[in-house]
Amino acid sequence: MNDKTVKRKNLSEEVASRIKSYIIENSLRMGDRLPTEFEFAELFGVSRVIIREATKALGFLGILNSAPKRGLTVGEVDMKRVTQYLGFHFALNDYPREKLLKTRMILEVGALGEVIEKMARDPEIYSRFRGIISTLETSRDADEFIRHDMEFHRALIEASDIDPLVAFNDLLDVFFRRFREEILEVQGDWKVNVQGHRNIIDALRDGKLTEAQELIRLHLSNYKKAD
Amino acid sequence: MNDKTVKRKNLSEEVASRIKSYIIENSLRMGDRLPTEFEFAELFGVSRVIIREATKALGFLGILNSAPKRGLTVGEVDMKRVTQYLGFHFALNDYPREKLLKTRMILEVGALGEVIEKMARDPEIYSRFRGIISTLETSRDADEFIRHDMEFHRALIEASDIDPLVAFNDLLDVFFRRFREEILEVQGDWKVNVQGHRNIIDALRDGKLTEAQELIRLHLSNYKKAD
DNA sequence: TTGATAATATAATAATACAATATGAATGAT
DNA sequence: ATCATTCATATTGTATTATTATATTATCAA
Repeated sequence: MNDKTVKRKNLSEEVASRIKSYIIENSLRMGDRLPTEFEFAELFGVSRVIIREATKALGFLGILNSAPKRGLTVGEVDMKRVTQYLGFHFALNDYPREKLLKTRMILEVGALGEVIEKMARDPEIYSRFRGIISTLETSRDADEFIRHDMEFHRALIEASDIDPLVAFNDLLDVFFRRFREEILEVQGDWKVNVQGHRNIIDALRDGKLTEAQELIRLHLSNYKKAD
Repeated sequence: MNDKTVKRKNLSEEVASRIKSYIIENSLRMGDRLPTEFEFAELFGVSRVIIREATKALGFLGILNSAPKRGLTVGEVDMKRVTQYLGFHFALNDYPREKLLKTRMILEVGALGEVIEKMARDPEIYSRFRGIISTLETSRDADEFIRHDMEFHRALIEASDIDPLVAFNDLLDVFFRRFREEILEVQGDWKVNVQGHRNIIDALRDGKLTEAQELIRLHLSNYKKAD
């Protein structure tokens, strides 16, 4: 983390950074104990209030937990926490959807190259996709359909086995949930796109990379409509 | 945000929730002013410390900003925040270099499609790249070379004008700096690759997308060696 | 008008005190 | 000896108060 060089406004952010560094440098894992608030205060030479502000902020992100007597412990870093907040964020400001869409296309199109290899070696992957698609078909309402659609796209990235991509994709999904909802409001008939999903994975199964990539592009460009 | 029903451990989380609600209910937009810390303290009937912990945490997430005299204001979406968090995530779970490399390839290869369009419309971009490459050539030592190499790759992504990609790329750069240093230790002659850069941007200028993509793949796969 | 300067509002930090609570040890009952 | 209970203690949680830093606004002089 090259956070040190960057200008930092206030102490608590600085401290939060240092606490993160502390975790990394001591290679603490989830559940491990950190120094107490008081010890941190002494270690960094700041008041306990500042330590609290920092730990609170980190706590919000799930980076650490705190409890009386137990003290501070390293939390589980998961995307859900952050996406929850981002979701709020994005409710306030609308980020240019076109850029998000392009980002997503790049990720998915890029992932396909890996997915196609993995699928060739492991037929199980194909049937997993079939499973998800069948849940798409049997969805009772739009909300359920959206959930399964998101699941499908996540599975696609996951199948590439490149976890940084998965993490990034999870973040983007926050935006896309909104898009999906908007789209469905407009186009009413939400089941229309099931075949599109099937075409993609069939192309992958048959080793037709460029075709699959083209299909994904087409599929994703549906989100463009609601302008 | 249906946060109200959920069990909440401590006051500051509760307060943070209420502040979020406040923003929504008054439909505040980015840059709008919130009550002062003191007013919030009175409004919610808690101490100012609690308000601070909450606002700090929200500030940390970019949901609001604070400055003396100006007070609290609603923040704007900042991809940097997101990636900062992701960066921590990556640091904790040390992803194998191979996956990071693949991620990077996907980003850059994907970005090229946009870059090529932008370049066709704006010749200035090409000469900017030429400038960076010439600094590569005149680098005096390995460290300087690395800096300019990173600059080149960043400029490549930046030229796509897709900021989420840029943010994500910056994040990966932390790791790649390490890679680069390792590589250079091994291969000694660090100026060897300048022509590779030139080929890439020339291909882009000539509108040869697939060729440029192939060149990038080749270029990046240099990092694979130091296994 | 312009530029500097002072006043003021507000966040930033600190010190301190006490309350609440989970943990683990000590105690006691069976 | 084993299990449950109690209790002391460490640590976070909350509150109060004071001081400092800083950005905005108002004032005044050139």
